[in-house]
Amino acid sequence: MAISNRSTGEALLFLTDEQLRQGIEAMFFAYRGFTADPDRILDKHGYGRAHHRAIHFINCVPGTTVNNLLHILGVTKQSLNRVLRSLIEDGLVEVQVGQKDRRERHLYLTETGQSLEQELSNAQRARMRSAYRDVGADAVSGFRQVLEAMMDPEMKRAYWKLRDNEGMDK
Amino acid sequence: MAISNRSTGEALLFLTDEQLRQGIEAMFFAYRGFTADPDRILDKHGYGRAHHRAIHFINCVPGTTVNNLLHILGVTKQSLNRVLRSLIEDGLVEVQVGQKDRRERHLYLTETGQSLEQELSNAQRARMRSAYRDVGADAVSGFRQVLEAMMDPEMKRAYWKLRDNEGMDK
DNA sequence: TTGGAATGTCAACAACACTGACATAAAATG
DNA sequence: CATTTTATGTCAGTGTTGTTGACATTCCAA
Repeated sequence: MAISNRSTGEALLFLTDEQLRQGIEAMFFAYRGFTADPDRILDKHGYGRAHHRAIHFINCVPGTTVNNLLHILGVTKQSLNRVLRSLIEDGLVEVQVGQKDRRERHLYLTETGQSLEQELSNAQRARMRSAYRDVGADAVSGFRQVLEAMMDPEMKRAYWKLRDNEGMDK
Repeated sequence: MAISNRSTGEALLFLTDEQLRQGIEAMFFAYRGFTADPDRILDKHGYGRAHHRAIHFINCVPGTTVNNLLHILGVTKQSLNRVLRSLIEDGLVEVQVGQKDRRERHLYLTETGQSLEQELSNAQRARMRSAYRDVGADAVSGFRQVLEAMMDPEMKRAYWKLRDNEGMDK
């Protein structure tokens, strides 16, 4: 291939340690912004980020099992269980014992749960929308490409699986 | 408003709720990948993410004060102090009383501290470099733009301040 | 039917964030 | 010089979220 010497000298400047360090710091600060709005809302209701994640993915895949959720969230079942218990007690999540396999618990948001989910995702989407609008479609495309390339292969599969699910619903 | 139908119908397709939701999930999964490698290394040494953040920014701004670090990291002094104490006890961070203002404590990484910082940032940069290389310079530019647009204004200032610091050193 | 695998629950513990109260030291201000 | 403000550190208590370990339930297959 006729890649010139200029490639390493100039075209790949975005791969310098300094550029990478800036990317790392950008991720750190941006993630703080990313979670700031939901955190405030959750705090009002006495919940934390763990509750948000559970609510988000139960809303995204209604009827998902505890085990499925476990793999998506990447925590232990005991950790998830504590969160689920409080959400169930508070009437935000409904449990249905599996019909085919009665070991499984299928999870659904109640109306109250859906209402909180809306409140949370509206806030988070508002910030995301504002950022997207500021930078334009091309930058957004690059953003998504880099994020996907940064995921662990396993997480990438989970991510695509969720995208496919939603695709079918629509 | 004279926004044409095409704007809402086609050109702004990347601003749909579904696109935004995918962006939100991409952030979630990508951040997991982003922290996975350092987390493994930290665990070996008996440290957590809080230690990593402190080490990172002390390395980035050597001689920074406790108060300065507090604002960058966005935690309470009690929380930071716990982390700093263990890093100092273990000989990774050195403290110098300020010459001009002797209330201030200036923080530096020792050789041991720099060594761990290298280990951590090498791992994190490796993943970032791999992702960057996969997608190319244009996508990286978009990635950085979106992240910056997502930050809180205060965090954006901190981010730029750090970039300027580094710019002077080089 | 019995033993193993899958699934979910309860209890206890550790890390790390928070608040609040207080102490010390030094700088700044009157 | 007395007072206030600033920077830092510490102690105690609390909450969220992660972990392990132990155990119950259910399903399936030998």
